[in-house]
Amino acid sequence: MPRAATTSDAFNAVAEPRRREILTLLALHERPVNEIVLALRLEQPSVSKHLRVLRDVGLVRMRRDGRRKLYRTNAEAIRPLHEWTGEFERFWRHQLHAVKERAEAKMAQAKQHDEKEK
Amino acid sequence: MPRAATTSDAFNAVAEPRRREILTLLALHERPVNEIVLALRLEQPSVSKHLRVLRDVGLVRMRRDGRRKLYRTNAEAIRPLHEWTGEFERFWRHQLHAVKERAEAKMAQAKQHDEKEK
DNA sequence: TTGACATATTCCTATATGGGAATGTAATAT
DNA sequence: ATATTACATTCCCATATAGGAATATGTCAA
Repeated sequence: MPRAATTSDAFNAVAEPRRREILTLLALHERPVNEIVLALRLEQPSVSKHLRVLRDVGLVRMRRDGRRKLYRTNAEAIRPLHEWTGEFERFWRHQLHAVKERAEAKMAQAKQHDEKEK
Repeated sequence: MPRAATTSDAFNAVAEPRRREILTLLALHERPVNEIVLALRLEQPSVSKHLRVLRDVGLVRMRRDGRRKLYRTNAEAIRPLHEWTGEFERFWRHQLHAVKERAEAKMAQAKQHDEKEK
């Protein structure tokens, strides 16, 4: 089985760095394709293709404006990723805590050692 | 250019659903490969290969225990993903807010309409 | 040493890219 | 109607899988 399609879900879609840049760029304002091309210095077909993927998984929305098409990030679609990664937050907090405690224990030990030296 | 390697970064590594399952499974306790195989009903070589990818991007740590190898999730490596997705949180909040306001405006309008009917 | 157990790696194959080049399509201007 | 502007799609190619099968490696037990 080959790798899953980039359009299979948001996780696969955002695995591509350029697509993440596009999402960031379109988070504040909607923008025409041309602006994305200029801002990120990519080829126009490349941008269109990335937008296609992002649209297929609902990460961006589009509306026509004359001959242009305005795209904007649909932040709501990023939420599941934030929630999934958030489930690990307590673990990295514990890990940091543990690291901190080991560091403090080491400090205390070093201090005791120093006192003996005197 | 082909798609980036799954080992290029955490984003690419977690794009695979099975790898996400493995990370979840190993978040609480460290476990030998065999347990992962049983718990997720995957082939052993498949699990080893996924673990290899996860290890290459630092998403899991391993230590030997006799003839077994115990793996555990390194939550800290998931944090960048949580932070990147978190930058969109204020946007989806705004979006929800907007949806709510539109709904309320509609309710108010319906109410006015009702009053007229009287 | 030999055997059993636990993992890892290699080989093979079908599939899905992402970029570049060329072309197609839709909407507006003249 | 025709040219122009703004995007989208198609074709081609090199590369990276993920799964299955077979095999290799590493560790402990007798």
